[in-house]
Amino acid sequence: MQLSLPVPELFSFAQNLSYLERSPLEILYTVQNGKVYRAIDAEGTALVVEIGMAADDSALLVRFLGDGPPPGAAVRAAATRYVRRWFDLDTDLRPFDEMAQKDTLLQEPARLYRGLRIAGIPDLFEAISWGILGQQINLPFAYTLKRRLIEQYGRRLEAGNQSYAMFPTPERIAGLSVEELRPLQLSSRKSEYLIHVAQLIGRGELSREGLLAEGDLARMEQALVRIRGIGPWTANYVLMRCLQMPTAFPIADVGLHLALKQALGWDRKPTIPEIRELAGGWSGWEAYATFYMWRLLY
DNA sequence: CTCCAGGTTGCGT
DNA sequence: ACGCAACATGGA
Repeated sequence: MQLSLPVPELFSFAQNLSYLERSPLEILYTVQNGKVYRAIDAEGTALVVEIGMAADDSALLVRFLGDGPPPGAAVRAAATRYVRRWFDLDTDLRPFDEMAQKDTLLQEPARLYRGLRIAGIPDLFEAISWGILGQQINLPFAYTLKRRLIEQYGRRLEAGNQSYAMFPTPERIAGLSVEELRPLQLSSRKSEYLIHVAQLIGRGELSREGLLAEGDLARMEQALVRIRGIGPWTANYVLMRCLQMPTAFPIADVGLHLALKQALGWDRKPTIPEIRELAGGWSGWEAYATFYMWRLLY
């Protein structure tokens, strides 16, 4: 069973693979021989997908691994949606490319990473959790926390002699107490945040669809920021990585500040007002601009 | 030892 | 509205 998903212009599978391979600490997917593997949840069915590139570079080829029966139409459709969001296949990047070539800060990364897509985190709970875990600590430690959370509370899926990790479901985390998460070395606060978000999602009070129904970015951000543990940074991070909002802009992000400092050759990080000024031309593409700037560092 | 990491909260002016 | 300590841990 193999699906073929045609890719848009300005899509580079090599660039996306290179991004996915950048951290050896990541355990939710693996890259081998030019293909990506991960377990996903498709309409309640867990399955492992293998994603590669067609020989003529025209389409992503998605295969379902495992010993079970071939997935039905609904599951295939859900898996397709997942892959489309993961690789952001539905964005026309040409306007960004045009803008970036004329932008002092972006022209270098736009050339280096041409065809790179914002790596989506299609699952809302995973996206918010990753945002919360990453708050205020260095990235390697954030990965350590994520790994512990996954090993302790996520399920594993076997396929083709391999074992694939899955991020814990909100239902699993919703029933935990702070005392159970603390030993993973999460702060009490972060433990509370995760459990609360898990409960909201588990009860259906928070969902990707519900957020999208808010209409515009400002309202989606408001809805997210009302949740304890989600501030402007996390809200915009989630809007960018999970909801594919091109104008999401985590402007207070330290990584962005460091990337700008480096690109500008300054001996200090730019201030927020300075960043607003520098990002004046990014209008409509703040998320992609941020992602490309990050790529300079990570 | 101090400062900073993909921040946010809650309390104090 | 704005400032600031606290939060947990690791690395420079």
